[in-house]
This record gives sequence, C-alpha cells and structure tokens, in this order.
Amino acid sequence: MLETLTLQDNGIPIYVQLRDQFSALVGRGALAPGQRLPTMREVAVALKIDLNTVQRAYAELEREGILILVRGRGTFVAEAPPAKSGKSEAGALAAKTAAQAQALGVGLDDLIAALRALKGRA
Amino acid sequence: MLETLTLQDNGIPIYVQLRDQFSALVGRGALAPGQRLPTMREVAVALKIDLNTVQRAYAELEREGILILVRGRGTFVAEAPPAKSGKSEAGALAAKTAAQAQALGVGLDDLIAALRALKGRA
DNA sequence: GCCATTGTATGAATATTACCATACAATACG
DNA sequence: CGTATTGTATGGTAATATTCATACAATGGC
Repeated sequence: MLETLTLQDNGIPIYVQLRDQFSALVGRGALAPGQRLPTMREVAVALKIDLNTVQRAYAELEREGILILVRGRGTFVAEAPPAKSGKSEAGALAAKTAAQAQALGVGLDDLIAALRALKGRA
Repeated sequence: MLETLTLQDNGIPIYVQLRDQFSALVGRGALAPGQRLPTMREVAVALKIDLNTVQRAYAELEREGILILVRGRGTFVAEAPPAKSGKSEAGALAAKTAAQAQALGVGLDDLIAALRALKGRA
C-alpha cells in the first residue's frame, strides 16, 4: 500500500497530494471500510516527510468523514465513507498530457503506443 | 474563455490551478495553436487575483513549451513543433504520465481511452 | 502495573505563496 | 514622436506550508 503512494514536485502541497491519494484509494474501494491504514509514522518514514504533514492529511480526511483516527490503535477507513464525487480524473490528466505532447512534438499515437507498452509490465 | 476558469479553495496554489487549467484547455483543443490568450491583467481582474500570480502560471507554461509570451503583444498557444517521431521522447512522457496516473488512481486503460477520445479533434 | 505503539499537540525556524504597489521594456498604432 | 497596451521585474508584507524537536494521551499486550 505504501508503495503506491507517490509525491511529485509540481507545486501541490504534500498534505494535499497525500489527502487526495488516500481519498481516491478509498473512493475506488482499494481501501475497504474498516480496513486499517499505515501508521502516520510509517507514511512519514516511507515518503521521507514529516509526521505533522501526514497528520494534516489524515486529519482532513477525518473531517471529511472518510477516515477514523483512534489514538493508540491506528487509522481506519470509515464504515460509510461519503460518496466521492466520481469525477473523471482521467480526462483531465489526458488533456494536460496532450498539451505537453503537443509542445514536445510527440504525436498522440506515439504517446498512446508508449503507454500501451508500459501496461505490459506489472 | 475567462468564464471557464475557476478557482477552488482546496489547498492547491492558485498558480497551479491556473497552470493546469490552461494546460488542459490547450490539450483538448479548446485553445488552438497560434490563438491568443487573455491578457495577464484580464485574468487577474476576472478572477480577482494578483498579476504576479497569473504571471507565474503563464511563465511555467512557457517553460513547458505550451505558451509563447510576447511583450507588448500578448500570450499565444505555441505552434506544434515538427513531429520528431522520437520514440524516446514519447517513452519519457509516457513514463512521467503513468506515474501521475498512478498517483491519481487513474488506470492506464482509462487514460489511454481518454487520449484516444482527444485524438478525434484536431 | 508496565511499556510499546499510535494518535495528538506545541513551539520554533525556514521556505513558499499571494498580495500590493510600482516601475521598466518591448510592441503597436495614430 | 507620443501613448496605450502588454509582458517583465522588484521590493515589501502577510499568511501558509514544511520541517524539526519534543512532549503528552489513549490503547493494547505482557
């Protein structure tokens, strides 16, 4: 689970990146209700960030009703997490990537082919 | 065009929100190569934000090769450079994009499908 | 009861973001 | 040439983000 977390240097605050990634994981069912999440300290160590930064992400998710924090026990996915706005992030990412491709002179066909190739390994 | 721009209070820096929205507009063809964009001052006034904030968004897009800024004239969508069918460039962009997709919880299949959809309009 | 684990809290230092005000520099146009 | 437009640049201020260090508080297991 920790391995799926990634941080990018794109100007978005770390706690927001974390918050949104956990939110997405829950929203898509990769983290089931009741399931325990990695410790704040585990996340902090794994991503080499500060404990407080992780806490902020977790705290916001608790405020949204997505997570439940229990002192001494850990953090868990809420039993009935609020329905995540099923937004199609794929379209937004595709549009942004298409602009980069255009700027680089990379054809969409070549890009799609390269992504297909990446799909092969897992 | 200015009407389509929106800012959210979700912790993401304003200049990042702007940058990504313009990038997406270019990527999906809503802003065609050569087309002129609203003035930095127009954007600043319309969104009630600072001129410097808009400048930062525009400047980053220029660095990415998506926009071209001309003093005294305005800002324009960059013309697509001669397609260099460079498979390596496509591969690099694909790798970077795949990482972003994973962070967002977007499946490669969905991403590829969204890119195919974009291919239709040129 | 003792103790390790885990979330919670605080205070300080630094960097980044955003705003404000102002000015400069290139371009277009009458 | 004079002027308006537009991008570029600078200096100062306030708020926010991030890190670091440290400590406290509830829980569970021994």
